[in-house]
Amino acid sequence: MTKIDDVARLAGVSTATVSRALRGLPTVSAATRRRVLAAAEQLQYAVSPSASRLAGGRTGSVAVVVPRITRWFFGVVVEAVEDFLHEAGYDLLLHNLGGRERNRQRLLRTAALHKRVDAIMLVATPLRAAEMSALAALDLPGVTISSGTEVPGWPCVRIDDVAAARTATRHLLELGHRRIAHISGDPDDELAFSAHLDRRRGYQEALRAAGLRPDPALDVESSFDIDGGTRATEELLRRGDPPTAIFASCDEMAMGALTALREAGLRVPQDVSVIGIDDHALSGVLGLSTIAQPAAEQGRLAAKMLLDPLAGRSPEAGMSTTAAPVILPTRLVVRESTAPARAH
Amino acid sequence: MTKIDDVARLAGVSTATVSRALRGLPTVSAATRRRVLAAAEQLQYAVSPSASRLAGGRTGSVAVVVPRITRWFFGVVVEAVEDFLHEAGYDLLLHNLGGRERNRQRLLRTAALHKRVDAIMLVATPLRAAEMSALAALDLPGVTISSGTEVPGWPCVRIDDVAAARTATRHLLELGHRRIAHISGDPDDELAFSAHLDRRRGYQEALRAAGLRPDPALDVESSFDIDGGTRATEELLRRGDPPTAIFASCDEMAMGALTALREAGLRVPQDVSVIGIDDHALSGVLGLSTIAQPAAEQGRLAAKMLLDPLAGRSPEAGMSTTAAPVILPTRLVVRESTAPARAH
DNA sequence: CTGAAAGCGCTTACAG
DNA sequence: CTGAAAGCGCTTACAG
Repeated sequence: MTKIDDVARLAGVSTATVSRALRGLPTVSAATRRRVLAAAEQLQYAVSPSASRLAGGRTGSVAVVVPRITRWFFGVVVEAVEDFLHEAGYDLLLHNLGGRERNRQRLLRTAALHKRVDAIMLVATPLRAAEMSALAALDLPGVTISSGTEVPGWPCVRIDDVAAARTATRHLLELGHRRIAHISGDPDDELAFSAHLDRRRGYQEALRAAGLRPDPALDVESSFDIDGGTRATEELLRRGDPPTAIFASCDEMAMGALTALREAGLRVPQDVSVIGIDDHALSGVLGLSTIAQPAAEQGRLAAKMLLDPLAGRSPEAGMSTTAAPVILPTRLVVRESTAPARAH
Repeated sequence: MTKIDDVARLAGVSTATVSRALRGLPTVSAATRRRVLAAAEQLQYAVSPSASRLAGGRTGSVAVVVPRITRWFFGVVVEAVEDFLHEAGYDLLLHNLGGRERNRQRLLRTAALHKRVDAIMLVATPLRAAEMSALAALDLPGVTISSGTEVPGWPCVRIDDVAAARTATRHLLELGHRRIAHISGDPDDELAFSAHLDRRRGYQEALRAAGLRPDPALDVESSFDIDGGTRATEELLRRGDPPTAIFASCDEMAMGALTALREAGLRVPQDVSVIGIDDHALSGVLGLSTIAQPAAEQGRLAAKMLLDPLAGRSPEAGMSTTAAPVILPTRLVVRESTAPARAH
């Protein structure tokens, strides 16, 4: 392996100068820089990351923590973040909690992050007090995506979950529905993030605004995925007097609902309307009405907000670290799964 | 930050002994080890990865390269691999090619992997000659998942794509179908992996075994995703005299086919049967018949085959590096998207 | 089983 | 704009 001394010798300069030239520092004359680059090129030199990290203190890596990479939102976010990070020359260390408590513990109670990364991105990962202080002890910059997962001093990118849920529910109300159920993820779940709670709030607000009283019998919690949607809907149907519409906290739950309704012999949307939140890649295929949220854009923006300060760039106006969360817009997408309520 | 000298001083031993004790090397007396661990615990000591890497030469990291983390198969594989790697104390550097040529180049033509990882996992990423030699120059152990992406000297985990396609096609034949179309990914696509070709071969073999001649008009290529399935099916329908059944190279393409058929006013399975390969998480929701492949198991097994040698463990019997690929089983899952062909 | 010392390959003040 | 030297915090022969 060729190292920096080899390049220095060939270029006829010191290793300090090689280091500076290769990193593009301004304190190197054009001629010297040219010679160094030529020598490095000729020797196929590549800096040793370990040595550079030890000496320089920067790792050039970012940890990205997601609950489940297999779920639509997290996959899309990670894809956007990965692209942005690599474009900027950073490595991405992936941490997928996978719904396992031990994974959370491993992440924050062991040295999984200690001196391994320059910054942390937490996606929909709410922290307990002990975890929060472990994180604070790391003393790293970071950013969060999704509501209810804020970390003091870190910027946050998200949508307005309350508004999204309100819009979804209002869509059903405008179609004439009155018995509107809500299915969502279990807040006791280790992976719970309070987007659930916000979405429930939006649902209830919309009902009240229409003069309806939220009915606990029409509000079922399960896991925040396809199976959870199926189970929640089955439970809903077991309770008798089924709703004429279901607002699911996310598209994956809505998809589970579609399955359960079909199994129960109920037609969508003739018997029951269904709407979710996300605009999952398969929502179009399923004809699922939904509230679209910009997943890739949230990832890209969060990555930018994370790296700009590291690069010495000051955050853009409106993106200040201490400011309120950056809220990205959502929009109603009406497909075939929602239709007017039938007259009684 | 507390460092190894602090621990050494507190424990009353040399830094060499601290290093040995903390890494669990056998050449440390029980009593000494106990004292060192207690000191480390008391000081909240965590080793500096950069220093350890520079001095020891091991990075404790593995690069995992996938075409698109947002596609079902790759998400599931990465989840399984991530779990295995972290369990074993390794970090996972994610590289998502995202269908971009520049990302491929960045990965292998720059020093993106140079001295950053101890091993590489390539998932469905076929290499060009230049890329292959860049990879060889890295001189790292590795493993591949999926056929057609073999790297000399690296073990490979995959399914038998030819057999899977044969089973899918035979299922349609047994239902009485004769005009069976095939839709698949474009092999000129930068992300192409020859699983496509194997699957086409299995399709053609099954047709021939049934006395049928593969009809080029019934074989359409597009991109290996939902949209590609839609476009390929639209093209199929434009060609007139539509097939009575479609075998899609993967479930995501099959889902695209479902969309295109619905738009065209064709019912599934009454007018057209559809089958894919994967058993995607949403195939059940869509009632899609498919050939299930064990994605998580392929990831887990490949990770194990990668790490066992690094840990000094000899690969298990039948998992030798130079041996033939490890082939995992697939199985036919019949749902509602396939039905007997109607009599003419 | 343990320690003193060299060395891993860079970057960073400091001095000029 | 450039260089000599120290130092980043470990691990690894080597010797005992």
